[in-house]
Amino acid sequence: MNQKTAAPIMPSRDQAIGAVGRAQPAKVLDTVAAVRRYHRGQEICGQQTPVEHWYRVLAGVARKCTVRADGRRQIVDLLLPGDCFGFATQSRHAFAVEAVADGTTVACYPRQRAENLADTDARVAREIREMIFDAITRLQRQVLILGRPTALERVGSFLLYMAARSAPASVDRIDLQVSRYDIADYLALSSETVSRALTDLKFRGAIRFASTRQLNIVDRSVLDDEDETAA
Amino acid sequence: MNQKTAAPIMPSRDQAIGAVGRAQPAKVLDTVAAVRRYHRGQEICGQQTPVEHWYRVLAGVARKCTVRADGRRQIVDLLLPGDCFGFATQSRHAFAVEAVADGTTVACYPRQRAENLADTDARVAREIREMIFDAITRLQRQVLILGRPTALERVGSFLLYMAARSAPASVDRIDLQVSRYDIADYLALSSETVSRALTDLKFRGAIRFASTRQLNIVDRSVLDDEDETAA
DNA sequence: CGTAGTCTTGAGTATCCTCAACGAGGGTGG
DNA sequence: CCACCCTCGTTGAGGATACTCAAGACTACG
Repeated sequence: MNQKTAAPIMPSRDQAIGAVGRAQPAKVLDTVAAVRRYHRGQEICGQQTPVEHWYRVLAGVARKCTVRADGRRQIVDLLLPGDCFGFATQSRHAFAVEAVADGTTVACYPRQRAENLADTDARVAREIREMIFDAITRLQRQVLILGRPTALERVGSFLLYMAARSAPASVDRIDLQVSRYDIADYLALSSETVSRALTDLKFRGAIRFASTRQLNIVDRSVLDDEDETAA
Repeated sequence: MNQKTAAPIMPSRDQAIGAVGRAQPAKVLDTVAAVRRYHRGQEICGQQTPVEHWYRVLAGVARKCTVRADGRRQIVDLLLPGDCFGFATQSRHAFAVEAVADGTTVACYPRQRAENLADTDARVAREIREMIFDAITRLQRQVLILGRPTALERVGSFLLYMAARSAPASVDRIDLQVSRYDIADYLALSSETVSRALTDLKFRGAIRFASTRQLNIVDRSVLDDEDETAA
């Protein structure tokens, strides 16, 4: 259940990390990284466990989430290649992180060694700051999405967000990779409402489905500003 | 309208910064800080302006917010004494920050100088990391609050959040300092709904009002687990 | 080919938003 | 000192939206 494929990295660059295209690689920091591979649903770091590592997604998708008292799950961050997580002032993780896609690969930086490295190498410290800034940007974006009043707007801005994050080149092609349930828990909606919003957007000509989780954006203006419907 | 009371800080500690009780002071960094004072509603840093400074709230309250195309405002962070803001990878601020309370005081760190200081002094780098970690923690908390399905739960968890943030000692006394409109824009609700939720919580015996914006928590269990109402 | 997980669609109910009116304070100026 | 105005806060009524419960279709995989 919990067998993780741990592979320590040589000081020389590892091709797994070098293979990450869109992410700005944390070059110096990678000398202390270990790469691990997870299968779908596997826990990468558990809630309430000690903060001993910082992480960076190399491939696949992961979700940072928590389960409320009423059994509802809230996803607090959707982690794509290049995204870092595991930062906290507290001694224990406030959230669990789980692999969403099968074969999700994560670089794992021992916190103490990373901090020490940052103390001696200013470049590392800057790299770490950049990583955290990005995490803030993602969270702020999520707050904006959650702040949308209607389900249609939430789903629409989520799609635009995913489009912006997926590939810089073909920005209109989205490979969601996550289930409707995950989207629902990210957007704080029920999965039925997510499904309805997506079919609604399809009939409005905003999106076109290649498969259940792959779609193309046809008309961005519909996704962008749902308030125009009132006009 | 825009006259800011700028006061450069001497290398020796400034009493304004030393006076901050609950915040862990960024000691070394304060040597390059300037303290500014703002009145209610005044803009501390504008949206789309270049990122030239990092900031820390010394006294008062500020809100980080944006205005959507439809005219709605979304508050992305509520900044209390000790909170830092202004971090971004982008060159321009994605959000505006405005003073909520009159006389809100902010320490202002020139970004370039702060970065340079961080490069030469590892303690500064750590201080900065801590500041950003705290910002992440606040944002994650906000996502959790926004993820609550009902208005009653959102307002309830918001009150608990504010209680936890206000004073470590008397955790049951809350001085909101912000208007119902601000709460509404923070929680992505209408101000009417916020008002209704508060009176509802009052009649349920969860809170008691000393004045419009000052209240005491009487029964925490009502605030944190609204799902019990179903039982 | 069956099974489990995922996705969609439907019907009814609860919740929230909008529009509206009114009350309460806090300034300001006469 | 009082009247006035303005912002803020509360409460009500009606309509729109999302949730819950439910059932059925599709997909992947053993």
